[in-house]
Amino acid sequence: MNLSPPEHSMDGSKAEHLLPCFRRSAFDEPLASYHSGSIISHLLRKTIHNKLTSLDNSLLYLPSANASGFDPESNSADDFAREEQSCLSFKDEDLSVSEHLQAKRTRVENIIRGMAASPNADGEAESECEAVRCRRDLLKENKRKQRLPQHQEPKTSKDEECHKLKEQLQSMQRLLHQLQEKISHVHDQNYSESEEREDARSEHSMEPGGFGSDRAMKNLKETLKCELTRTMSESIDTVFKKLSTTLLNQSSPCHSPDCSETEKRIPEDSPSDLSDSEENVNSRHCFEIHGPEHQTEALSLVVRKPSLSQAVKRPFPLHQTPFQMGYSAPLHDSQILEHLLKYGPHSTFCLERSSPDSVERPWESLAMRSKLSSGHLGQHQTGLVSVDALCLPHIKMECGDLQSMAERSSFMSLNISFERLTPNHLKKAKLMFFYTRYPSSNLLKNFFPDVKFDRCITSQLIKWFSNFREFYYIQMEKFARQAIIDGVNDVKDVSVTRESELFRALNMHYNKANDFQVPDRFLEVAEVALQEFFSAISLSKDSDPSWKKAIYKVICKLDSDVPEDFKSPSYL
DNA sequence: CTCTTACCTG
DNA sequence: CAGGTAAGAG
Repeated sequence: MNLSPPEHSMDGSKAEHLLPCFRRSAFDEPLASYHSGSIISHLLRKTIHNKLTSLDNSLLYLPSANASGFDPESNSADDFAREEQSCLSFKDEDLSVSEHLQAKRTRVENIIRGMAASPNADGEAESECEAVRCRRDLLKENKRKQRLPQHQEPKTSKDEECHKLKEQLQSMQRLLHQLQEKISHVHDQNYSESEEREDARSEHSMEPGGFGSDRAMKNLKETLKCELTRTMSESIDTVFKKLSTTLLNQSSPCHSPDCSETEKRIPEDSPSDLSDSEENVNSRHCFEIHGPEHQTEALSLVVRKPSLSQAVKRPFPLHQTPFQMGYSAPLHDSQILEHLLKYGPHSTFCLERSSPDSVERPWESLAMRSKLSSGHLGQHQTGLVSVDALCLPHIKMECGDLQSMAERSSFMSLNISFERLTPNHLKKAKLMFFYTRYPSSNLLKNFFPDVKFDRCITSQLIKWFSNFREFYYIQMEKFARQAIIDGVNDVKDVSVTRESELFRALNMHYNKANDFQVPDRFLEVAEVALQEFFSAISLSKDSDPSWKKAIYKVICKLDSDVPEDFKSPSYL
């Protein structure tokens, strides 16, 4: 591919020539009116807060692998972290129980102090946050201006803007580092705390009053909750601000012949100079575009459902501007988010990191990508990760951080699921099928309280059950015919037990892990269904094209209530 | 006419 | 399992 080597400097003039066609039409309009990620961060804020609140006791679970994945060396001098570390680094082995407790209490108090007085010690969390807020206001102001004749915006202002945004992001990253440090420590606290309680229990001597450390712990948790929530949402806000600013700053037309071949990259940051810091150079690999198709698919992000397949099947020539076809009306945040959630993080023109250079990437120290994204997270599908689905190359780096945040959120059992249906939902639906073959949409709503039901989600769920039934009846017919072939004459000889092959087939389909005790009722209904098929086929009713409908009518009356347990969002 | 659903396909 | 389609209900 014709990718510019990452070494190229990203000075302003150059940046302006990068991928003009991409820059234009694709995102300008929709994102110009996009409110800086407000919806995502809002949702996040809400969701995270809820989750945190409901997970009071397990919130701070953070396996030590996580903590060890954090490399303070790779980060620019994080005094706070170091200070904390030195303060907390002594080992417990030699301490007697009471010494141990005392020491721990001290540590907890230390942390609380550190957080309350916040970062004057280390530097700047507080003032940074203030700065972020200021920036936010300033940005709003600038965005208003830029929405008008954009090209008239003085370049220096843009540069400054970008530079400051850059700084903000770095600040947020530092904050996250710090936060993570704190959480890691708290986890250690909790961990040894529980160990200790185990010991204490065996010795039949719970610590009286606990030195008020329980209270301290609680306070700490609260503080951490707030901090985490705030930090994450601020980071996200920042990223989105940056995104929209960047897009606004890029307004050159798409008709340049350049866009077809040579320069298929877009500037990582806004088109301005951000000084050739190492980070700038290193992060460039994130912004490669592989071809026109990607852009076409990008459309799917913001145009409603039908456009996805359309766009994929009928890529537009680059010099045309297909992207605008859906933009007659301003898009709502919710539409975009909905699309993200629906099609998931990798549904669009996501660019793979194809960096050949093995230069370290500072922002990844936070992400702890290798550990988190491979092992522990596995199948986790957090809606938050869908931020990645934006797949706007120039925010890829930030996406990495967002993603890592999301990952760690799942890691911490926050399990942010947003509104889309996850594999767990599917699994749950399958188990529910053992009770109900024809669930009403109301029933579904009741039993999937963690799902935000809109038309798409509802029909998807209904579609699932429709598919379940399809498989179910296919099996019924198959085994009924088999019984007839096997010479069974009487309907009464047709039965379904847990040993039946029919049951095994069904169980394999709906309960693959076989970790669910299928209710007897399901067997009874299955038997009725099988007998219905048997009779109908025996009587040659199957010559009627709609012969199955009578059977469906019988079966749909045999639904039973789904146990209340299924209503729990965390079922499974 | 819109919305739902059964059926078919990949 | 999801997408597409066509028939049917309201």
